[in-house]
Parts: sequence; structure tokens; C-alpha cells
Amino acid sequence: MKATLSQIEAFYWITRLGSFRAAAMQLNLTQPTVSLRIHNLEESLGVRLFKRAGRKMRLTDDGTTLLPDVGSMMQLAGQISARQRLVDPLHGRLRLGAPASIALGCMAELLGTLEKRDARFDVALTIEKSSILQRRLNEREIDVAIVVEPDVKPHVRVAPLGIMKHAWFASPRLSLARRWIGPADLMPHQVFTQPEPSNLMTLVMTWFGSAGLEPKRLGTCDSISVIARLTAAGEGVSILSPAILGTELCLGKVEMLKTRPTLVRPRLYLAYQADKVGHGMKLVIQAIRDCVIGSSLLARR
Amino acid sequence: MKATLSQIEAFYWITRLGSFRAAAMQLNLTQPTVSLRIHNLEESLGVRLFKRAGRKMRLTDDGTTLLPDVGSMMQLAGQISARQRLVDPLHGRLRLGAPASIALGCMAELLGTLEKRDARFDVALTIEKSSILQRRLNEREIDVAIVVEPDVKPHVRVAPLGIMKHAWFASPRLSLARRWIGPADLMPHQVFTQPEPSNLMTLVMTWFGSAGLEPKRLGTCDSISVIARLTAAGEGVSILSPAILGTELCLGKVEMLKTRPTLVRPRLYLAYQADKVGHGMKLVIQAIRDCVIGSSLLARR
DNA sequence: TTTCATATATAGGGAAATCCTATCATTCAA
DNA sequence: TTGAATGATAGGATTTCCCTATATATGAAA
Repeated sequence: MKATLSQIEAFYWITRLGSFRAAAMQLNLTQPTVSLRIHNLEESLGVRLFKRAGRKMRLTDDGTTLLPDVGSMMQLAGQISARQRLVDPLHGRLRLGAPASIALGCMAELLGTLEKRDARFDVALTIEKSSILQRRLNEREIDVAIVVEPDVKPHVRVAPLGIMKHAWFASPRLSLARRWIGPADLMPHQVFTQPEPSNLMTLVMTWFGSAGLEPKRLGTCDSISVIARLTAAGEGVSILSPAILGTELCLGKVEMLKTRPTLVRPRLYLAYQADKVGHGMKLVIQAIRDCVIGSSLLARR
Repeated sequence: MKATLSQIEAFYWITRLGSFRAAAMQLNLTQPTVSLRIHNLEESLGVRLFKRAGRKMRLTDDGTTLLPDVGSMMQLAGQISARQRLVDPLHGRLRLGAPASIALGCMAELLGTLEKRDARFDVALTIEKSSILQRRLNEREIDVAIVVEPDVKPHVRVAPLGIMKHAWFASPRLSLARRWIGPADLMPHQVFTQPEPSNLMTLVMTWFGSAGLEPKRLGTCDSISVIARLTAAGEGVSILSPAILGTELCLGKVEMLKTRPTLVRPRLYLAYQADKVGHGMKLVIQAIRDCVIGSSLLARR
């Protein structure tokens, strides 16, 4: 077996921080994993590196001998992987925007994915409606954003992500899920959606309009998650993305309605500053793609 | 993703040897694997390191920039893993002994295993009968040997490996495999074994002796593999280890006989110089254990 | 040009390593 | 003696890694 960088890295941090646990924290690993790495390193070098001293570990002579070389190695490794960061326009801070409907469905996963792929940023999140995000992109106040049907200046590049999935949802107490539902069937119910101008409102009005109707009781709320809560509580019906109702759907607190006509399906896009494209941006874009596709935000093509 | 030592190593050897292929050879890998390592390295650094130049690859500017650091890194890695070799009593050369019956069954695998575990030695093989190996161990002319029932000086350490499996074998043309065979049944046949003193001869004589008989036609040959060949050719019957007849058994050129009484089963031991124990020796011992157990030399306990 | 030889890329499946959770063992301090 | 802190170990799930087979691209030879 051969020594690997991750083993050496574990050794380095243990000696710097004084304990296996602390090294594990530093490396975003668990303590057993660090133990294992050291075990394997000792195995491959054929030398014991630590000995127990009370409840701490102390370096053996062989371990101490190794120390300077390990230090140089970590420094070199740092140099090698840090080099491109100097020229990466997106270094340090990532200003990321998304509409609430998207953010609720996949933002947690997205941040986790970036972390896991060692794309560390100080993230500045902007959760706003697409129209506002678009304006802030145009004014270069955001690096990347997920938006619906954008119309942006030339310095902002746009790439399609897919077609969003939406549906009408209602509490099972309203007993609406068993049969096909049309605009006339929802007329007696309180409808919740976001205030104008918003994609959700457009969706609602278009759907009712297709039957020449308008919803009779139309409530608005600018927070998607509050709309979801109200719907689950049986206070009304709403158009939402299934992705943000994962828990409620599993628990049976809301039901997806089978509606006719079908809802218009808005297109989802990725928009980003052209002059910030570099390694960091590519990582972010790929992570967003993976997470959006991995979520249930999109209609299967 | 993070750069790993193996990626850097691949990069290093490509630049030194001028092609992916040559680097793959050097590293005992296949060319696609080297391609993949470079691909991942480029991915994790966010930089292209090679560009096509005709059917060769040429370093990009970014690749060239990386070169000195990679060189230092390889040198450090070499230092770190070479350090313990200076104090390892078993460095460079491994004088290894085994009886032919064992060597035929597992020596090829053993050398492969050592290679795979990065335990590189100039191997000096001694294929001799156990009694001779034992003498050469006592005279410190061999570092490690696999032997049967050893009796050695104190500077040679001994550890049990298991109980050897043996059986009578014959060509199917002799039609001996269908029923239980006793000493009387083999009396009319030519028996091949090794000349005195040898474990095989003892096995043969003990087996016949248990019925108060002696083989009538007893041929001897000091090469186990020749005995195997003669047996497969139908020239006689012999006691052998199934491990060295793998191919012939598969092809149906020899058959294992069901014999009564059961053959005596000799114990197999590992013997090695006590003053050569270090990391290298431990690797060798473990490799021998793994290979002997992995072969069909031993009776299942 | 066509064909062959050389060099790298890609796909996919199987083997091996890696890592995590849960649990245990030891030490030290309250 | 108990509780808190530190490592070790076991088992299982995931991920990575590497190989075979095949495709692509280039240059040389027929």
C-alpha cells in the first residue's frame, strides 16, 4: 500500500491541533475516519506514528522525524491547488439568487453539494421573485441566479435548466383529489397565490381564464412557504411545485389535484455574469444543474 | 474534488516519459486509467494541463507552471516512504525458499501479490526439499521459507500456516476414480514419487504400510512437475497436492482418487530469520499467508 | 487515397477503498 | 463512582477506482 495525500493531511492536522477529534472537525470528517487514515498511513510506512499518552496521543520518534517533510508536503499541496484561485474571478464570495419556490426545493441540497465538492464560498443568498433577480443580475449585484423566463442584458449569460413542474394542491379535507378538477370546480374555494407581478399569479389567472372564469376568492401572500402552510391547513387551494411539499405529501397533509386543463409549464433558466466565468463558476453551474435535476422541480422531459 | 497523490504521480511520469502510455507502463496501470487521473486532476485544478499536439500531448502553459511543484512533491513523497527502508533489515533483496510442491501451487501468485502491495524486492528463489531449505535457513542463506515440519536453530522463527491437502491422482484412462481405492487396488500400478528422503515418499510408504503392503512398482523422480506430467499422461499414479494440478483437473486429464485409508496430512510452516523482522518481512509473511490460504494447498480446517 | 500503427478518450461493470453510524474501551476529573 | 472526553472497532452503504472493450484521431506506409 502507498501513502496518500489524505493520510498525510490527517497526520498534519492531528499534529497541528493536538487530537484526532479536532483534526476530524477541521477536515469535515468523523473521528473514526481519521483514525483509519492514520492506521493506514502507519501500515504503509511500516512505522507507528502515535502512542497513547493518557487519553491523548503523543507522536513517536518516527512520527516526529516525519513531521518536517509532511509540513512541506502540505504546503506544496496548498500551492498546487491554490494556484488557479488567484486567477478565478469567482473567488471567496458567491452571490446567488433564486425564487423562493426553487430555493425551498433545492437550495439546501445545493449548498451541501458545493461543500461536498470542495467549492467553498461565502454565500450571499438573495431570495426574490424572478423579475427582481433579473434586475439585480442586470445591475451586476448577483453572480448567478435561477430564474423563470429571463430577459437580460448581454453581460448576463443564460442557459436552460428545464421545464418546471407545477400542480394544484389542496388539503385532503376538501376531498378534491379523487376526480378530474376544472376551473369551475375550484370556484367555491379560497385560492392562495403570490401578488402581481408573479409567475404563480399568471399561472392561476391563465388557468381560470382558459374556461372564461376568474377565481372568486383570491388570497395573496408573498411568501411561498406560508402559502404551503395555509394549503396544508386546509385554508385554501394553491398552485405549487411538488418539490417544496415533500414532507407534507408524504404525511398526506396535502394532495396533488388532477386538473384539466393542464397548467402552463414555465421554463427555468440559469443566468450568470459572463465575466465571472472561471473554474469556480463552472463548479457552481454544474452543482445547480445536478441539484435541480435531482430535485422534483422539473417535469420529466 | 481534491488533487490526490496518484493524480500528481501520473502527471509527473507523463511529463518525464513523454506519453500517457509510457507513464501507464511505469505505474503498472492501463492507459485509460492514466487518462482518467489526468482528467480528474484537470477537473480539480480547474485548468487544462495537456493539449493535443498531433498524436502526442503537449503541456499547456498552466501545466508547465505546475511542473516544479509537482517535482518537489514527488521527491518529498519518495523521501517519506523511503525513510523506513533505511532501517528495514530486509531491504532490496529477498531470499525466499519453498518446496516445489508449494512453489508450483502459489509462487506465481505470491510474487504478484508482493508486487501489488508495493513490496518490491530482487527475489532469489530457492526451490528445494524442506530438509535442504531447513539447513539453508540454519546457515542464514535464506530469509524466509515455506517448509514442512521444520526443526531449526533459535535464530530461525517458525509459524504454522495450516495442514496440507494431498491426494492420490491418476489419469482417467486407468478408471480408478469411480470407487474407493485402498493400497491393494494400487499394487498393480506404477507409482511415482520423490526419492528418499522426502515427504512424498514418506506419505506413499505410510499409506501402503498401513495395509501391511509395499508398492510393487515404485518410480522416483525429483521433479514434482515431471511427476504431474507423467501422471496426466497415464504413466502411473502419484500422491500430489491438488493445487499444482489446477489445469489438468479442469481439463479432465487427471482425476482425484477417493482413497482409504486417508492420507497423512503434513503441517506447513513459515520459517524466517528472527533478525530480519521489520516492515519488509511483515509484508512478506502476510503475503505468504494470504497466498497459501488463497490457494488450494491447505485442507480446510 | 487507403490502410495500418500509434496514441488518447469514452463507456460500463465489477472490485476495492472510503466513510459513516453505532458502539465499545480507556482515562481523567469532578 | 460517575460523567465527559478521547480513540478504537465493527458493519454496512456509498463512492471511487481501475480494467476491458471500443471509439476517435493522427501520422506513416502502401
